[in-house]
Amino acid sequence: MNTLAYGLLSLLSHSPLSGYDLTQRIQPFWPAKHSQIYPLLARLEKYDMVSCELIQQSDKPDKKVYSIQEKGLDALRKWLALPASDPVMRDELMLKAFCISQVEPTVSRDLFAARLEHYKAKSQRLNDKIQSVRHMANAGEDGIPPYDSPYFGAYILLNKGKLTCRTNIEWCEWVLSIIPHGSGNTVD
Amino acid sequence: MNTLAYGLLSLLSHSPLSGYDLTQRIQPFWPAKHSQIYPLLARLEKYDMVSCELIQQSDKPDKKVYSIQEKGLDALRKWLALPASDPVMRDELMLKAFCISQVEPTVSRDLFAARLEHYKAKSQRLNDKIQSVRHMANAGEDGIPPYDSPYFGAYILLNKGKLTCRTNIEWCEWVLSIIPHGSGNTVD
DNA sequence: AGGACCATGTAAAAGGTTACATGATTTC
DNA sequence: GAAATCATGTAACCTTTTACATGGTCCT
Repeated sequence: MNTLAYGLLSLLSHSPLSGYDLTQRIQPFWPAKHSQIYPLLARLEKYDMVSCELIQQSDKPDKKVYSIQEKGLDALRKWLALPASDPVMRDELMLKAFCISQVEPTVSRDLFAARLEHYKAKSQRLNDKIQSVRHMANAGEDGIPPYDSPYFGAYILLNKGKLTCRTNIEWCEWVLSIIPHGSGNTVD
Repeated sequence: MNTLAYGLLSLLSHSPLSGYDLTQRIQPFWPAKHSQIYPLLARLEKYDMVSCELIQQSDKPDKKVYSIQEKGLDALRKWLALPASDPVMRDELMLKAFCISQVEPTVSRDLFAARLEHYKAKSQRLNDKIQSVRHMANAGEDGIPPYDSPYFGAYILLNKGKLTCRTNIEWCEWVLSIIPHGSGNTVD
């Protein structure tokens, strides 16, 4: 049982999902390809953590829908009580930023401009998602869903996403503002 | 040449370092163990990206100090001009947050309290580092080192760290403030 | 005496990505 | 007719972690 396995159980604790759906939905939290998900689901089924039902579809290909079982929920709750290991972030731009003085300002501007666009697009997608969650969750006046509703988790995660995006946008804009303009022949 | 290799070249573009030092310093940007670094350095040397000098020490074990070579600098500059791939973040707490309603508020409070402490400690370490960089860099009145100084990169990265820490601290405190208090028997 | 830090390496196992494989339906 | 989406799976490869291996110095 690795972290990805618990990640799948986490998603399945809200509702049954197919391997295809799980692959899409786990991306924001724990990126993984379908080639990793499908075999893992088979293993989770073997250990009775999840059950599997074949759903026949006429318009789309048939699919296997997985549901979490008692054993899976027990494992999930035990894992939840354990301290979360430190987050791991791997970002090429951090490495490039470190030796930014090796290249002309034009080159580094492109790097940060691209990243700024990346976060702006992400921010837009997040706002859309926040709107749709507000619809579904029976949130109070403060907009906060009750703790024991499955939307509480989604709500705090969406907020984290928003804060993180905003911080990164601010940082990129600040960096762009202090990179010197002009022809900028720093090398040679 | 993978990203870790370029990461090592990035660090070596500032100053020559031993494998041991490189292992320590790359952690904030691209976590890697020494078992990955040492063989990579040997490979970089084989391809003339870096050169290696054995430094004998009396108080401490002897060490190998690596310096970047022309070929390494060329490779580094070519890589810098390429767009940076998207950052990858893997955080167990995000997965746990998703199914937070599965456990009592006491359990989830511990999770977020621990993460809050993690970021507070990180914030403290960052402040110390920022102080020491300010000393070394011949920064202007605004505190910003010149673009072509090697401290420019360190400066913007330290600032990113500070912003990220602050955002995460705020988020953890906010989550703790909306997790209900009391005995909290949400699950029977 | 025990633990932390310095210092370098290899081997095995686990985790993750890319490529191979197939095939239907829908949208432009 | 081409591309995107839905849907599942395996194989090969690369990356990362954990464990094995060694040994000196410094501090308590």
